[in-house]
Amino acid sequence: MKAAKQKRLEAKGWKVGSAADFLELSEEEAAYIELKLKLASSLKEVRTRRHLTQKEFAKRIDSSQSRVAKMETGDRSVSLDLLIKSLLALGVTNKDIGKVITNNNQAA
Amino acid sequence: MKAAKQKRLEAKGWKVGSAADFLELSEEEAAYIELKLKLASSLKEVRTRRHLTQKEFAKRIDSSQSRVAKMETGDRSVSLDLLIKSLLALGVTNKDIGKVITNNNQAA
DNA sequence: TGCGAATATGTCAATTCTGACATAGACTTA
DNA sequence: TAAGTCTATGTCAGAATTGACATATTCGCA
Repeated sequence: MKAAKQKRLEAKGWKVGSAADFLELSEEEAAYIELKLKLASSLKEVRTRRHLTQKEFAKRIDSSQSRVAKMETGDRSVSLDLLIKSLLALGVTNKDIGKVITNNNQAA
Repeated sequence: MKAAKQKRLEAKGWKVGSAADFLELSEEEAAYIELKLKLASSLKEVRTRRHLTQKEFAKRIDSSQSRVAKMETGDRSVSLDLLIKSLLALGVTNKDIGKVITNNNQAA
């Protein structure tokens, strides 16, 4: 596991104190976190591309600015369900979501 | 929306009484349900390919047979989170999950 | 620098999800 | 038919997620 990847995983709620701590993550946990972060950054990218503030977007999906912020940072308290429903609300298709998950990099 | 697709959506908790009822689903809701059903059938396929019963698989992921059954039928009460974590537990990679979501058909 | 807009963080009550249990149904085999 | 195995369905207490609010931090710009 590379340092670059570790850095990407240091999102809110997933911060790690050391490489040793980090390595305690199972393959499965790491994959889950990676997936969440991919969707999170994708959401942020699509939202900004639409020229929407978090507040504006929150209103559109009947949520709050703070929750949108948590979504985009991949906070522990947000589910994949919420992330995916939010992407769908922005008009992103299942196909595109699949691509986001499949790609090793990121972006929608 | 084709009849074949409607039939696929008639999973537990999402049954529809008529085409009219069905059409009340927004694009967004339909996409969400489709996505869930893709993951659900994929899970069932991978599990059976591994020659595991629902009970055996449930034990492996610290869950119960009944919840696994609900996962595989795309029950309302199961989240995408649980479906995806379950797939990861079976060794399915993020890349494969992305493919499942992207494909118009199904299977992992 | 300072100000306002945007984003991030912490908390919590209400809603939703989860594992577990009971039980029903489907299927096979004796 | 009966019994055994597997899967499906209904229910519920406990756990996790959610929107909302307060507040902090960051960012852009005059």
